[in-house]
Amino acid sequence: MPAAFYQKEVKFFVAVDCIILGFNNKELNILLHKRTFEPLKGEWSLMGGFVRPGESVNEAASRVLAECTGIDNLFMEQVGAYGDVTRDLGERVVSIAYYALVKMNDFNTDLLEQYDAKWTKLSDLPELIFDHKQMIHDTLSRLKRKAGNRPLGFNLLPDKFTLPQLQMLYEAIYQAPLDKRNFRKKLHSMDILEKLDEKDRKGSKRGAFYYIFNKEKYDKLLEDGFYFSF
Amino acid sequence: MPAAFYQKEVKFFVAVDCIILGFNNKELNILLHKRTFEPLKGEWSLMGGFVRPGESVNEAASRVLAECTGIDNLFMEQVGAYGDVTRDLGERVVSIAYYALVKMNDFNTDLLEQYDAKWTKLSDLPELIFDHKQMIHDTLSRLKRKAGNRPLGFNLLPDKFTLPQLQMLYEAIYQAPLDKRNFRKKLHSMDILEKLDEKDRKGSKRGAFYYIFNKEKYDKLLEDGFYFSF
DNA sequence: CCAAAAGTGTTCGAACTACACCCATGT
DNA sequence: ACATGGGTGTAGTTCGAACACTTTTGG
Repeated sequence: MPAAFYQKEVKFFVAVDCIILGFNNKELNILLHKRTFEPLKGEWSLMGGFVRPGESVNEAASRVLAECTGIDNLFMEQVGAYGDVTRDLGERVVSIAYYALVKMNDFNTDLLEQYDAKWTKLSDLPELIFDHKQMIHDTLSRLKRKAGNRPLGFNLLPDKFTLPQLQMLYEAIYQAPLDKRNFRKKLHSMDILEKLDEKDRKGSKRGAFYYIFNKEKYDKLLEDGFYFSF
Repeated sequence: MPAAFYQKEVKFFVAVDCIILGFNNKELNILLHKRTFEPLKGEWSLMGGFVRPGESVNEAASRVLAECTGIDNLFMEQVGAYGDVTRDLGERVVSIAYYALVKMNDFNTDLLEQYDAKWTKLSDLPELIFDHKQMIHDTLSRLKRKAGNRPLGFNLLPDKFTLPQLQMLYEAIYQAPLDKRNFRKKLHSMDILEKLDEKDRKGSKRGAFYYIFNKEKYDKLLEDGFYFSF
């Protein structure tokens, strides 16, 4: 039992909300679910939960992510704290938003049902409770910026991916078309991908070669002052 | 009195910590003070305070900033939430860090004494309590990035400043020397400064012309798709 | 044989880097 | 007259933007 140093101060509920992003079919998707308790039970909401006494705020976010994706150690980053007095219609809650990037393929569909959760295209967002839309907006700004400086994108693709896929991903993130030749030129010059012999024939008759992201190479380049940039 | 929706959840203390930055004599400075209560009373600490029931987290940060600088509406931005279980040695406290940029000149020195506060060169930081050094580190990363995309720097200079001053500021932020001619070429091409007739003769015999930042011009350029960049 | 997507180089202009000398003035 | 910091332009290079045709193959 810790000493009661701050006796005269007031305490608040602290929650985490998770912006879980995936990529499929040329579009970014987000995992939403129907809220399971009052107020606004049944409304669309981000995945979230209250921080518990024994866990850090980061750990709370990891826990919520693991619970509703079935995957540990997802790529995850804090977006920020949301602390308006009346942001939660129930009681006062300060919420810390986190975003996570997941590979939509290796996804446990049982869990989706269990949580009444659904992947939704970002272009097709329903009304969301509280300030959840703001959180998503802030996340997308952040993602746009960071995806240009760090190889985050690979967290959204299967381990084996094709260059057309990768390009579509960046186009989805930036909400802008990219030039195919320039895109590939830049990638090749970075030399962080490994080409496989295998082809993906789902997308076209000709088929596109699979690539994998070579993290060792990337880390080595970083040490030499290389800077990833898109 | 709001309904008790979240009765079974646990509450936490929520605090704000402010990284108050100024610029003087070629260096970034930070406002630190000696903590006024236990635990670690008398140790060096960021300016901070607990969030109160009637105010948002942002408002708490504004309040703390106004209290210890005597200035309202400072430039201020959230850095992030710090939520490790044992980050505060007293009790469990989740803290939201904010940084603020102030003009060190128009500064109320009485308030400094009142709060036992002192401007400290960033190159000369003492030991700080809890995770405050981490907060400062995160702030400086953020400042490096944002100062290159937004005209934040002007918040750290007097309204009238000279180009050598401005360059020294950027050199302090980036911790790297800049080329004088390239720096000025870029500035002139952006066309967001206004040259005054007056000179500052403190820095040299010849004197350097004063400039002011023209916010109207800057805003107009933004509308036309202009992008500030250093 | 044709539709549909994959793959491949070059040219042009803009932006960044490096770099050295003269100017104004207080002492 | 000299020391000190303020002010100015050019040339070379790199980087990003624009752009069109050939290849493969399933139907």
